[in-house]
Amino acid sequence: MSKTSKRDQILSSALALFNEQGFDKTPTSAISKHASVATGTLFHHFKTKEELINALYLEIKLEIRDETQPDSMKLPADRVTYEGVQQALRLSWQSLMSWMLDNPEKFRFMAQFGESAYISSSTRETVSQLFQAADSLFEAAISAGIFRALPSSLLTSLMGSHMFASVNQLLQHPELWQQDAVQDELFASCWGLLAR
Amino acid sequence: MSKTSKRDQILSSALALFNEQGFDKTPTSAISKHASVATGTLFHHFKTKEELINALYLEIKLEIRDETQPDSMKLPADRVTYEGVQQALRLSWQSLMSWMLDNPEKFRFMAQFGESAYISSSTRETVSQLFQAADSLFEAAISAGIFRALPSSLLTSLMGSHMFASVNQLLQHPELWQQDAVQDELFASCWGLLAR
DNA sequence: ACTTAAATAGACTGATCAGTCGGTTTATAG
DNA sequence: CTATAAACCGACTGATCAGTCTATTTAAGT
Repeated sequence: MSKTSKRDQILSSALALFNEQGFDKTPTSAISKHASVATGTLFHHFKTKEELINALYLEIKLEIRDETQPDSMKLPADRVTYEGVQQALRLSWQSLMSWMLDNPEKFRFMAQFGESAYISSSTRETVSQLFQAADSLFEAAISAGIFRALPSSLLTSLMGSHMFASVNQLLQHPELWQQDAVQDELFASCWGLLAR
Repeated sequence: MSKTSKRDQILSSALALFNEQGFDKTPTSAISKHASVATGTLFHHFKTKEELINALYLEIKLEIRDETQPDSMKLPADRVTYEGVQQALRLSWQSLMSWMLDNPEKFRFMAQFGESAYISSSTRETVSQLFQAADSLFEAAISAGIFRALPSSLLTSLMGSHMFASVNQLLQHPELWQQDAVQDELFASCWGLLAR
């Protein structure tokens, strides 16, 4: 009686193997073997290999949502001030950064496959609805003249890239994140990219 | 007598097809067909499919170097001032941004495969030597207290991601780049991420 | 206890594809 | 003109792999 279901074993093996060797270099046979499961079982739970990677992607996104509470970025109109936005953003930034640093395998998976063609557009749509609060905050901050006069989708993407690149570097030098000064300077860099 | 050599036809077909379908979904047979060349010819010029993608990667990096003159970022010590660095960086930024926007296919290829495992570490080494001037400028600007007190490799990577994300968005809204105000604001965003 | 459906197993297949091989053409040079 | 090598050709092969199929076990409901 394994505590984890076969389905979960498969997902977790896929996460490990996709990270090590990439999607195309990982045969389904290797996944089922690593998960101590038969080929047929894998295809019973996931109709195709692509469905498997989409399920994994969605599962991780849901976990991120649950553990980082993106809805905490919702600000009442009277708190849309320089300091108010900065504070809200700093908290979300911190919790997302921490999650990524604490879950390097999942982070790397998202980095590797987040933009890949294997993720279907329907999966993408589902996911984007989970993180709408950030968009609203950005729109408000731009209107209020707090953020630079650029399209909100552009600013969102700039912040995302900034965090992504930061984590990538920090994973190679984990001691840096322990220094408060580094965290402050890194967030200041992120903020400097957004704010006027 | 084709003006372009078969080798070049192959590289250019590979660029197009890798962009459209990705490396693994592009059979060598498709490349040779698209290039109007026999299988044997492809493998005469490139021992393996991986060697082909590495050659393409290197070729594009060389083209970037030749057209954007990264050595123009070398600054004499007495020009390492806030304005001096800002000006040098702005010029390099502008020429790299323009090149990427003018060469979307090559840009997307570099984006898709720049970090991929298909590019060998020896190829990476060769390439990194071509763009050392930027590193030196960053080191100097950090020492001078112009840039934030963070590792230069981190700042370099943050700037790279910023440009990458910017181009990605601009390719979807090409009219934006025509506005001087947008260019100014975008560079200001990039500068704001680096400078104290 | 009996029935039905879901989960699991793993041998097998049909396609696909990177790379080979033996042969032909074209360029180079002596 | 001849010799030699490089470029080119495309049919073929050996492996690999996603997904199927049939059979067996487990779980759930009545």
